[in-house]
Amino acid sequence: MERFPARPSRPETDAAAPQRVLDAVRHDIIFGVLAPGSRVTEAALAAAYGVSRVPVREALRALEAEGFVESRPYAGSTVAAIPLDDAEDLFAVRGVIEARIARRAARRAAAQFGADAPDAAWWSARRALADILDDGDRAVAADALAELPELNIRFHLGVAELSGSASLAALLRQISGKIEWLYAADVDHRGKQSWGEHRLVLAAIDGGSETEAGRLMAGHVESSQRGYLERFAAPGAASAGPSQVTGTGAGERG
Amino acid sequence: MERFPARPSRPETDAAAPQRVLDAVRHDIIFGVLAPGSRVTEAALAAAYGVSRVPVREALRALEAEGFVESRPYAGSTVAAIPLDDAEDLFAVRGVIEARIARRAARRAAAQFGADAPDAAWWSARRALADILDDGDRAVAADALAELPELNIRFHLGVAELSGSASLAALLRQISGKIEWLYAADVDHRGKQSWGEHRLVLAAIDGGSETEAGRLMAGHVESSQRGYLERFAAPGAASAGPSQVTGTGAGERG
DNA sequence: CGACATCGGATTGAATACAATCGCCGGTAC
DNA sequence: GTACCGGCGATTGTATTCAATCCGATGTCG
Repeated sequence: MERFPARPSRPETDAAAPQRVLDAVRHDIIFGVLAPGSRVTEAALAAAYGVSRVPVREALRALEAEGFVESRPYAGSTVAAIPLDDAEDLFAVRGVIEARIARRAARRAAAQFGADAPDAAWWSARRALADILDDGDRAVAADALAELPELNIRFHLGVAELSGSASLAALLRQISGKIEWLYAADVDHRGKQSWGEHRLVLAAIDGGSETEAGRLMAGHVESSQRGYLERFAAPGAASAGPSQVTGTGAGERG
Repeated sequence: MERFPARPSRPETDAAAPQRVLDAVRHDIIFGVLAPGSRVTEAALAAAYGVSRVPVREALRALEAEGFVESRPYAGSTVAAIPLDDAEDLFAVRGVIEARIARRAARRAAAQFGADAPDAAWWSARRALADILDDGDRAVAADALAELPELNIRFHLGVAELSGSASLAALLRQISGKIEWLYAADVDHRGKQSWGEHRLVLAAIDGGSETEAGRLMAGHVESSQRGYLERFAAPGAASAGPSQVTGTGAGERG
């Protein structure tokens, strides 16, 4: 029966190999399995994941673009330092991105609930968010806080998908890794409270109120930032006021 | 004299080949040599730049991460569409990044001018900025506006270097390509006026005033955005007020 | 005449092989 | 004892080769 050419759903040449290596190595960096400063050799990764050096190279290059490793020609790659000094900047930029995402998501939600023909992709993303919230609640109840960083990122990226803005989603994805890095370092301190705020944000989005969704999301990011700075006592910066997220409003000196 | 093994200053294995291909292809996309929707094959690029497909692959993957091409497994890469619909989001995020960069640059400038031991790297970057400004003025005087997009990006990345924040510089670099894409589409409309604002921003940075530098830079980005929206009549969004850059402040409805 | 299954060229993805470079260790001269 | 220099192992960077997949042309059947 050559009519059905036995197309295997899992091809032998795994086109997703670079992505798998990328995710795995990034995970190991975020959770401290690979300490900052560690040397990361292509051959070791290739052996560890059962692939050739070619996909490993692509993954390392992507990690370099994301700021997780630093590479020099012929000198190899090393794990970068945790961006503690840049935490304030990262939170500020993230605040703007996420607030805009929340506003757009609320707008699209209002359109969805009012429309006759439902958007299948939208509803799928919305349902995934509900599952993520439930998983996170279970993890909080079971004190399995180690699961929260990944769920946190998945929640925020899920909202970005809901917003329908590819550019905002891409921007968030580009800094989400570092956010997760910081989040993992603070999860035992503020993880539970922070997770509880997610449900409020999603409710506002479902309610279709752009302003409310944007404000709640901005507040969520701000409280994360505040808790983080409390914890790690950021050196240079004065304490950030409520509007400091923008970086343009409040002045420190003339 | 085998003591000196005839080390050629230009090694045969060019470690910078991927970067060169990346820059060249990105340039061609930004300036319309490669139209959106065009197919980009690895073999063609490899032949055009005299390298193998391996560095071309890495460059294409980087371009995909930057949002200039879209790739699907075994289906190749095509030039992405100009992100017109996302221009407002890009400008908003850029505004926050650049304002923070300007504030940090001003702080560091004040420290530099007051310090005894000058930082060679800082002064090198500062001198490069002066040259960029002069080149841009010459281009404006000669009506060679086609040179402005690249000079514009180099100016803003130069300020980022001056700021000393690697994270902010990386974030700006990640969206600078799309900014340049939009800039190139608008350069004949606002290029001259926009360029003139750069000198004011740099003067404020040299003056060491964080607030002033941040405000001027934010205004510079906002006027770019406003001019751009005037030109292309962005469809969905209401006109952005002065503080709309943040995305959190002004509300559209309750 | 139109629609569909099938086949072939073209292109991508990964593995392997080879050349070039860097860091380190030992030797040597001072 | 110390500083410098030459060689060697380890690692990166690229080219080449082969397998897997997708898109368009072609033939055939209804």
